[in-house]
Amino acid sequence: MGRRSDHSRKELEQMLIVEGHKHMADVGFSRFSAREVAKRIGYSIGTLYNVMGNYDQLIIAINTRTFVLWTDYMRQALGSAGDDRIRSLVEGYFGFARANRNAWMAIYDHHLPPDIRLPEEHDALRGQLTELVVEEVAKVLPADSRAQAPRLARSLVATVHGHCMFDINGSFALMGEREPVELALARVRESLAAAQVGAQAAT
Amino acid sequence: MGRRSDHSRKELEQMLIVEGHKHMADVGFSRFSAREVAKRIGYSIGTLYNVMGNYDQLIIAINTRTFVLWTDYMRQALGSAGDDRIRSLVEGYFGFARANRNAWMAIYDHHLPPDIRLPEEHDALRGQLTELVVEEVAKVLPADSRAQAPRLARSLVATVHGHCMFDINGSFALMGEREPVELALARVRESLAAAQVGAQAAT
DNA sequence: TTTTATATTGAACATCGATTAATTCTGCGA
DNA sequence: TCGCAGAATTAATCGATGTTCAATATAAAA
Repeated sequence: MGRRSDHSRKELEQMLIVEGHKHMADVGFSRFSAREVAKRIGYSIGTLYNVMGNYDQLIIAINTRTFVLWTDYMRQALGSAGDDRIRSLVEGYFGFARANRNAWMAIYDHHLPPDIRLPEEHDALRGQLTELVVEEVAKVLPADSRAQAPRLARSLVATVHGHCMFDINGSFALMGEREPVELALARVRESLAAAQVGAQAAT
Repeated sequence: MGRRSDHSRKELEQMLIVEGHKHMADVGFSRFSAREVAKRIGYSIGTLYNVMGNYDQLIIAINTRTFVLWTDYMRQALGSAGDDRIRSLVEGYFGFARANRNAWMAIYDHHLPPDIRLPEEHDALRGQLTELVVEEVAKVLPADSRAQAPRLARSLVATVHGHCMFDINGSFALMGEREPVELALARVRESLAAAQVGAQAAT
């Protein structure tokens, strides 16, 4: 077979994704270039398209990698956490986004055509972040209302996400808000407290 | 002076913004084209650049228009609201985003270079949406804690925004969440309730 | 060695944002 | 009425994008 270097197809794909992720972190979604990614690993643009299929699939793979790194980051934050695991989750969410602005924003900058869905494998990998939150929310809820954990957890992720978004895109800074993390954490605490007394009252 | 049609500079700018907004609503941020906007009003691309300056300023103007339409939409929702004005706000937020997906998303898809700020005029126009929420939040808070209204309102906007974002980009649908509006409203209610009893307790 | 299969290339294409020289038009003063 | 300064507009140009695909190069099989 006509390979010039000794990389298997899978290895080549990994190199493209890893280097593509770095390129995304460097220049951001709007200045991202598939040509540049190919150049960075010493291959031509044609090879990139043969391996990745098209632009969307390259971006999807890069963004899924961001999710994986993000999930690892949050797990580590939980691992070295004290009692206040909820705070660790919120700080982990913000911490990763702030430390990886371009890559993090690319997740939400990229929209695939409405008729195309995420490959299931990517869904599963990305979903682990939410699953992690569901687990922690379940721990905090009274035993008899743990069934609500998934729905509440998704809602709290959305809450934190909104705050994180406004932090990253400068909206909060513009409005003079200087502690977005504490703000988000306050909202999360209120909702968790409500879920706790709500369950108590229903007993 | 050498104008071929009878539109003043200001009129031309308005035409570009209005038609640009329609084009954005039609094709979305990623497929948006300044050339196409110029073509749609029967002018050349050069004229567009002479009037608007550059691409970013065109997008900024279009997005500010989206904010203005959004604010009007919310005011109308409040105008025809019953007692539950908080619900009207949340439903208005989602309602506009859902009815104007492309234009709404373009607001958050567009990032201007970090060294360039939004012109003050645009800041003011866009800020009215938040001001509207601040007013309503203040109404619901006890008199002695109204000073916290701006900060709490911004936080609640972020909360709703996160839910709306997950609704629009399909995350909620993917996770099986079918009533994002109710979910967001529940979070807002909990935080408002907490602020109310919090003030009561401090009395 | 010859054949075959496949990995890889990079020029070609249409389109994009951005710039600018050249052209066209218009209102005003002489 | 005429001429012209200057504003308005265009068309051509540039470098770059995603994408395609015939041509090429290479390693394994025959």
